[in-house]
Amino acid sequence: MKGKATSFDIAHYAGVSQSTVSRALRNSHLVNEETRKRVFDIAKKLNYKVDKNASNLRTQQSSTLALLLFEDPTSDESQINPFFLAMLGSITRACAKEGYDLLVSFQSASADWQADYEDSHRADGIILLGYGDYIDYQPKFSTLLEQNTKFVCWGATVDNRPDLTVCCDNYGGGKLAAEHFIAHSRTDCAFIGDASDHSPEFFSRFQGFKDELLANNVNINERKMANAISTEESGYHATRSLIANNIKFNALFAASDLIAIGAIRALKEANINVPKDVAVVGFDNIAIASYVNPPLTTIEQNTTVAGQMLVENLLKLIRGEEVQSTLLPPILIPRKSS
Amino acid sequence: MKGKATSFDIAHYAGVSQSTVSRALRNSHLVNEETRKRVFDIAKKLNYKVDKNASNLRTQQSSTLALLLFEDPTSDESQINPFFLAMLGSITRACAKEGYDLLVSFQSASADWQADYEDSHRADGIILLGYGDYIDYQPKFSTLLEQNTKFVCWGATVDNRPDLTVCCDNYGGGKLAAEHFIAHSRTDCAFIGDASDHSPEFFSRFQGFKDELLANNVNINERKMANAISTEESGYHATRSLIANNIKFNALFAASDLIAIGAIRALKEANINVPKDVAVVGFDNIAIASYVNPPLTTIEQNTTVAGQMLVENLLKLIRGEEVQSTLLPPILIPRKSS
DNA sequence: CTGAAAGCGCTTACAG
DNA sequence: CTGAAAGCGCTTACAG
Repeated sequence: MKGKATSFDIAHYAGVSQSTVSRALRNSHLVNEETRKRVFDIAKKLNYKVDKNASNLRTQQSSTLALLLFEDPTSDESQINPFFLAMLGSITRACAKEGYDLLVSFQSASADWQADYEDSHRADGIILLGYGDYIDYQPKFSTLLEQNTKFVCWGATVDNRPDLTVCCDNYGGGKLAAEHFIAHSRTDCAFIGDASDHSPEFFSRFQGFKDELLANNVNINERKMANAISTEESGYHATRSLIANNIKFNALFAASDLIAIGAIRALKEANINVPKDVAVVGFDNIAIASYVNPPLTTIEQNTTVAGQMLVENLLKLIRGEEVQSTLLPPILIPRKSS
Repeated sequence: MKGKATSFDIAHYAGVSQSTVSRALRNSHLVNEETRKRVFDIAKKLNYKVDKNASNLRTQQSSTLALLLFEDPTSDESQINPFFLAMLGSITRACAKEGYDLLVSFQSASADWQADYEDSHRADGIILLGYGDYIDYQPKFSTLLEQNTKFVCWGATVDNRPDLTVCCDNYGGGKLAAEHFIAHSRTDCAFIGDASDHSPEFFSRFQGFKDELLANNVNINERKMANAISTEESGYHATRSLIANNIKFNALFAASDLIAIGAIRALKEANINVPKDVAVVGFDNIAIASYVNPPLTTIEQNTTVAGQMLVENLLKLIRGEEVQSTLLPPILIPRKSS
């Protein structure tokens, strides 16, 4: 036999029609048990596999999900944020468990997201994961919605569609950080990260942090806040600028672990001891966090559960089922940096 | 218009035949420039995208590569080796650059690798990446070869087919580690990692290490070697067992960074100072390496180049071009652990 | 340069 | 329970 076996080859050897082969292979109950067995045996012998291009074309679906990882254009090309890499791992597993393939694509935030995937029948739905400026994404979400594309999104809220978002309870996570500082009597707090609507996740973390401090009669001074995107470099420079401006604080909440790690580097350089002089808390619990010096106290986002929820919710959307907005509970992981 | 636009829709609006639309969209030179333009304009207006299932079915190819990440069954389900995660990132980028999609799959080492991909016309070729027992893989490589599946493999050599492998010059990397120790007069060396043909990469690293030591009249005592797979846990336990057996050494070469990080934990616990009492060198240069305490000296494998080479070589194989065996040069990254 | 037609390998309504 | 047939949306040899 040349090339791959087709259902016609099996039909030939089994002495039945190709339709029956197709039915048998799909375990249709319309097929005699004995026939089914014969077909399966021959399929196995011929190392037959259904041609997905053909079956997808026929059924107009794909059993494939697409993951679009869009990146902050300012971040270093060669380094992917480890948090998203971990998410990618868990999403891959979750897809496999559900019998779906995963098409992975890295996009610059500016590109035409859905173009290459859903529209070309390559994927039944899209998972969006990114760390750019969320304001840029809103018009794209609108396009996706208009075109009735099935998608779920990590972190970013989509207008009036809370069901399309899976994210960590960032507000609650921020509160955890504040509680932790208060429990350790560190009330002179700094915050590093972009607390604006360009980074709604960071903003929520900050809000929770601030509100919990306020509930304990502690104010956070605006001068003790510095902007940073989620990179080590950015956290380093933001912290340096605070130090250079002679801003004092004894506790620092960073909007992400990468920022926190950069902050610790800047603090060390300025001979400020962590945690003695400044207690540092990050967010994410990336793998690196437990290995830095000192090990980083952080707010964990469970990437395993997050990936599963993204996949589960997307599959529900695809099947037309109802989906709830999904908030994952964060957990404080105390380590030596605080 | 309901549903997606097809080439027939465009043909209708453009007042040409569907064949011409197809030709125009594929930039066939057999199409009048004006016609081509008209077709493109209408395609854009209708938000038309070629149905890949249909075109793949017709052309019997897929413009898709599959990445099979097969895992050591003993490793923790929830944690993917960061080195492979980094590779995944660079492979994804390299595919995008070449206009190929990437289908990602995690496989247990026991599964039927090629089954779901090449056979079902989903991918034109496979990239194999893994960290299990290489002996288990040889029969699978044979199957893949028999079926004339196009594939490339990271690290593992395939019988008589050096062109199918891309890997780091592990032997040379091992030599670098030995040179480094010798330059610092650390000649009482230990090695941690599975130096057997089950892990040919680790074995090569060890061989290079040993040979370079020998070239400097330094022997490595077999008692100063301990087995470990590439996890922090495993490195930790292997090092503990050396310490428990009262084995002395002032330099430790770990077959991977994860092992090295576990080793450092064990050394610290035993109040053995790194690097004062024991200098430690790892392998990989994963992101964590520069953040651990002390920062880890390591042999870098350039994952960006590695991913590119895997993709490039695979595409050459698919196009039937000649491929050379590819050895990537390792680089010593000196840090404070040695 | 263009069009009519075949065919890639399936799934499934229709008829029995 | 089974078969003959249509059709998913393309690409491309063939004929003009």
